Amino acid sequence: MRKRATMTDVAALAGVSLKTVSRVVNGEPGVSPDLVERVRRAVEQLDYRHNLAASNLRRGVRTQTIGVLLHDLRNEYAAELLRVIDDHARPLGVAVLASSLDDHEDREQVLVHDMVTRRVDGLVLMPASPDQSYLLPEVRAGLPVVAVDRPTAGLAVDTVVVDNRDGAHRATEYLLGRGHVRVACLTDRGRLWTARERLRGYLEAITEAGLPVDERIVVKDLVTADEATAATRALLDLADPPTAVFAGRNDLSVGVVRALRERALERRVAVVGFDDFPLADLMSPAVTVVSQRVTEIGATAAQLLFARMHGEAPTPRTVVVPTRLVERESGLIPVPVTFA
Amino acid sequence: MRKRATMTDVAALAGVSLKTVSRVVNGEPGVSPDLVERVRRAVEQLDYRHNLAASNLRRGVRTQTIGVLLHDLRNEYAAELLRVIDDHARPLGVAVLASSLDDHEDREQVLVHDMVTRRVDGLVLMPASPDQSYLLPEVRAGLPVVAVDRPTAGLAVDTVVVDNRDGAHRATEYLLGRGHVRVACLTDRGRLWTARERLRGYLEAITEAGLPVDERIVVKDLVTADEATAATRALLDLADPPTAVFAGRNDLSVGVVRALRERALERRVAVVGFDDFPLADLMSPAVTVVSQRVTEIGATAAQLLFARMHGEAPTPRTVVVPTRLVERESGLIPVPVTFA
DNA sequence: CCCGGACCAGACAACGTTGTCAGGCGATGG
DNA sequence: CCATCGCCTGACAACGTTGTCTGGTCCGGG
Repeated sequence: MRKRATMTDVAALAGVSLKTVSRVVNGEPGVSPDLVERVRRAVEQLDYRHNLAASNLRRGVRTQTIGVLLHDLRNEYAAELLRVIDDHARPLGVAVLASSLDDHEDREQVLVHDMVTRRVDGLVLMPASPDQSYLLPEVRAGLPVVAVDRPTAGLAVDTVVVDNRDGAHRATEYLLGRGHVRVACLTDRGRLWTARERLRGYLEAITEAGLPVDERIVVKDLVTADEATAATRALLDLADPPTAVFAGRNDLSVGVVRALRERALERRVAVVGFDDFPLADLMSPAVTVVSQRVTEIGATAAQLLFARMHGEAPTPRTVVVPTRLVERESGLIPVPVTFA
Repeated sequence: MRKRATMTDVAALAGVSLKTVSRVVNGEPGVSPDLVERVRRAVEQLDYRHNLAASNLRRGVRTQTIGVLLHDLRNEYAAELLRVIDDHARPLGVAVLASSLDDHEDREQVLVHDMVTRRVDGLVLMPASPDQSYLLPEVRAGLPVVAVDRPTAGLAVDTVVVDNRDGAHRATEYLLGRGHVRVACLTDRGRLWTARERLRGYLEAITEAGLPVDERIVVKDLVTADEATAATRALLDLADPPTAVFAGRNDLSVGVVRALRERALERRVAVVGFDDFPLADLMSPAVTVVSQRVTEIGATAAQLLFARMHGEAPTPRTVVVPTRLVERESGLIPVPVTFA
């Protein structure tokens, strides 16, 4: 396990100066063919590999690296975002440092700090904490930042989100339009912007329909699919259970379906979920969802980021990517006729 | 967009020497309290951030970064691996550079080269090309490499795989044991080791059962779920269609189920898939699979890698993580009685 | 009063690379 | 035959940091 050869080693072996090696390695013109050849051979012989860090340091150039900090890389939504961003970065010679925040406030600050320490050229962040003003010095120092999925607070940066309120509104309206009057709502932690917006969309739709809001069928702060399953069981145990459920996140939808299955009610209670998920169309009944165009979100985030990294510095922009209501079977389940 | 402050700037503002700033920043002892305070204030005022690259360069220490190159980060299996590896790396102060190879041979070499250029301290690789001997110089130069999912060829490194042959053998045997005599097999590209091994397991089981191998129901080189769907349609169109299917990868299983659904045969044809997938248990019928313990694979890979990064240099080890046959409904579907 | 030691601060070189500039050499033209 | 030019090549400094080593100050003890 020897140390890696440096340009100095190559120069010594080739019998040329350090600088000549540098020129050959960087493909600069003005080196005579036989010297090029000698250097090439020495490089080969020593297995010399260019050191990007040292090169970037001297050049005063950026690191050709961006950071991508998302909620959970194992989650389908985050994984897709990462993949798309990487696909945009690679052709530009930019590598991606990725990590998961688990919506943990401290982790956000720690990891962002680590990224800054590594002098990433840009950052894609799914904000986990309620305040990003700690980023102000970095942004002022020229760090391009793009927020995805949720906006930042306390600091304006480029942002790519969907209209969560509108999507939830439409989902709820869809169920109400099919005759349901008892529509339950399950959402994520209230400190998350997306959860709050989706809840708002639901409440607006209910209110606009002239229906009362029944707090017993509005369940908040659900983190895992299992919690959604448990919550659904409780809903079904009510004296007047809901006839339809709006699930505010893809794994919550899964949790709901699981609970309905347990009681063989999956064709008796209507479900519309927020976020599509793989195989939603293959379940029986297939699950109706409000779908986010994840690929488009990722591509947009990448474009905004690279534009800024390439020197464009407009005032922060917010892009709202439209959602689509994907009609499948679970949303079509009617209100049971066996009713008082 | 000013340039970031350096230690020199901080030193100037604090009225101390560069080295004193270095000491304070690194928490070294032996600086008088009031100087520490002055430096702290200057750091604050200038938003100074430590430059890890420069620090590492000088220290001759590694970059505190590892590379993770997998097939496709959006794939559930790869995403989970990445997540687990990151969870192991973070507490050690190590960041993860991740990218997708798409099983593209050139991309493997290009991306590995890029990682070397960035002087990663270690590499987790899902080999995409048939020969990794190009890695020899890097390994000799002390780069720890761990192969996951598939072994390397032309170069021995630490490896974490499952017994694909055995898993496929058991899956096939399971179907044969339930009376099926026409069991189809769908597999990935033959140049992939996993695909070859799984095919081998299938063929062995068929042969051991004294059955003939019918090439018409052994379909190879399937890359996408759609291709599996098309292949399944063709199988069903045969004069003597299979009564059971062994699908050699998780999205191929999905493709098979989709085709069966189209013809309302999902409860008439048995299915066992290789690799579990989310919601496999929620489909109807729930899909029986050979499951890999992905978390364990990732954790093992991380452990092997970090052991080597910390100086252990035993001869390359191969860890075979066991698979489990997860019995669900689709594997229990019996041979139709309406039979000649 | 002076010496020794403890303690603290800074000068300098070096990590591996590249930009700048000066110099050597052969060829060309007057 | 010499001045000039162009083409190569290399010496040197610098990127931002840290290890080493030197030197200064202050204190207590002899």
